[in-house]
Amino acid sequence: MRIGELAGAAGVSVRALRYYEEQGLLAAQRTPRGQRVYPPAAVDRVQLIQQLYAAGLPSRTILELLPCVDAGVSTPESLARLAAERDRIDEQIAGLIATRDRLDRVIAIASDPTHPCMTS
Amino acid sequence: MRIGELAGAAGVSVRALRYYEEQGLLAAQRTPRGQRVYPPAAVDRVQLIQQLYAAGLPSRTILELLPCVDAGVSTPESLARLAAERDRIDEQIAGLIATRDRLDRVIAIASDPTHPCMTS
DNA sequence: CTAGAACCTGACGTTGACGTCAGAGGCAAG
DNA sequence: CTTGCCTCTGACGTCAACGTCAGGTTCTAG
Repeated sequence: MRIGELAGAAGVSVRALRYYEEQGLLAAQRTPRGQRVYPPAAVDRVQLIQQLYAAGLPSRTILELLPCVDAGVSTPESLARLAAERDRIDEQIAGLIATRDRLDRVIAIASDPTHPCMTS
Repeated sequence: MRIGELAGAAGVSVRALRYYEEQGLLAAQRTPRGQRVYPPAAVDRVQLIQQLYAAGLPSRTILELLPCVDAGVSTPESLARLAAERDRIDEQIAGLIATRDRLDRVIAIASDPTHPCMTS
């Protein structure tokens, strides 16, 4: 598939795909005239990249962990790195749950009809 | 307390505190000579701001929700906004859990001594 | 064969939450 | 009184993940 199709299928921009290639995250075959060609599996890979970005990992870290996550190739170092990132995500989850619960309590109090501070 | 003390107590930089004031998130009294003075409660407020930043909220949104979360002052609009952000955080948590579980599976497979792809 | 869509490289623009530097003033200690 | 640390304003720097534009090439439908 070509870059526009991949972008549509994976839900990202064409520019983002070229950026991923620039960062070494996503390789592409080329036609004799220089246009990028991707295998169908690239869709999953792009979505994985997006998922890791969403978890707050920078390109460099994703680059280090992708062979590990994607192909199952692992060294002791990459495994440790993987575990460290997992723990970081865990802390992030815990923080978000605390924030959500705090917002929930605020909502509960503010939704209480007997609440004294309604502006309306 | 002065700005340096608050920064130390809340675990942020002096620059960050001035930035929060610039964004309208954190008011400060001033000495006759113009130096900022904060009440002890500012520590909690700064940590709340940090928590909301960590949840991915931009300054503008925090500004809209702070009176609500901090003082319990709520309008129907801010309440809806609050609920929307709560739901966004919920989705964010779900995504992070999926990512963490994916990493967990990779770690489990790669840690398996019978795994075929260990480089070492 | 030709128009228009899709693609290419290269390069500069954007945004948010600060970092950092310059230059000047304030403040307790010795 | 001066040394040294803290503070002030103002302004430019940073970094990451792209957006966007320019100027040119390639592919495809009619």
